[in-house]
Amino acid sequence: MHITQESDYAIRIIYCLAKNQKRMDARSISQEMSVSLRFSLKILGKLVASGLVASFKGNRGGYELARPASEITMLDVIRAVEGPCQLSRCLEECGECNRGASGICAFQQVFRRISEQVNRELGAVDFAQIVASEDCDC
Amino acid sequence: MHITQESDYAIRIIYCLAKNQKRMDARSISQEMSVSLRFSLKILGKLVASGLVASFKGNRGGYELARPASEITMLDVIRAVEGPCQLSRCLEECGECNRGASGICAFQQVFRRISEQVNRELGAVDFAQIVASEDCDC
DNA sequence: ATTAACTATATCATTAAAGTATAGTTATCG
DNA sequence: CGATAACTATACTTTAATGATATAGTTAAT
Repeated sequence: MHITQESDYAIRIIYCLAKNQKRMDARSISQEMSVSLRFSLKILGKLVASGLVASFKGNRGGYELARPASEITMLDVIRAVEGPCQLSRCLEECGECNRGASGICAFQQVFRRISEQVNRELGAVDFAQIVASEDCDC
Repeated sequence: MHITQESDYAIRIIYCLAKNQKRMDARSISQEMSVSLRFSLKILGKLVASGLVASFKGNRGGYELARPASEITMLDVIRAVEGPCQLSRCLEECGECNRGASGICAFQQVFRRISEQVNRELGAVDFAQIVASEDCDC
């Protein structure tokens, strides 16, 4: 039931870009987030591939958010790194489940409903919110 | 973001006991759930240790739910097998997080809130419900 | 042309999950 | 009371996922 370390780092990277609001190179990001440069690069690659982050090559290159922080959610980031966010692997495999006499698994609907709720929750938190909640030190 | 295979099996085991409403031995359970006997025994051990299932030794022994199915939730089972159900490992380690200049992690509160919601969801589904929802074939 | 950056892919190490095996204990029943 | 059908405890092995690193190559600004 955990998110992976990679997702955790990815969240911190997006947060970093959202907060600084400028193009940053991988080295600066990794230093600010206390994650090794190499591993940051790997994760940044996934974030670029999924369209959350834009990359710029060459001298003075680096990374920026591909869209406003208010339009990037926790869910977007976790999905970019881990793939679909579902409680049971059951749900990934086209809903086909070989268990159960009737051929239909009693838990699919339960798992699906809860997965949807989790997705809703994660989708409701965007990075503009998170940055803002930091600013007021309440 | 998945539950483990073990949790998945554990859920099926509890369901099996809830549905049949009688003492069952490990062999019958494992056959009915299509899980190897050995692995079932391992999981049953955890369920007994956590107090969800009662075991009876000796000839005519077996397993029963330790309390009514209506008082055993999805959350109970997952926790018995996987331990606390939290989005980030962050939350497990006494809330101490070595990242961030201020020493306080911006994401703790977000992770905590969402974890609590997930727990509420999982805690709201009990096995009497699940068995009942099977009976009506809607 | 040089250099500071990103890209892609491959490999390695570690940890967690999944599954198996063995030896031992307990309680019922004939 | 002894045989047997169960559970118990622990330890081991295998496999898969995660985490991390390395190398060689491409791009674009100056």
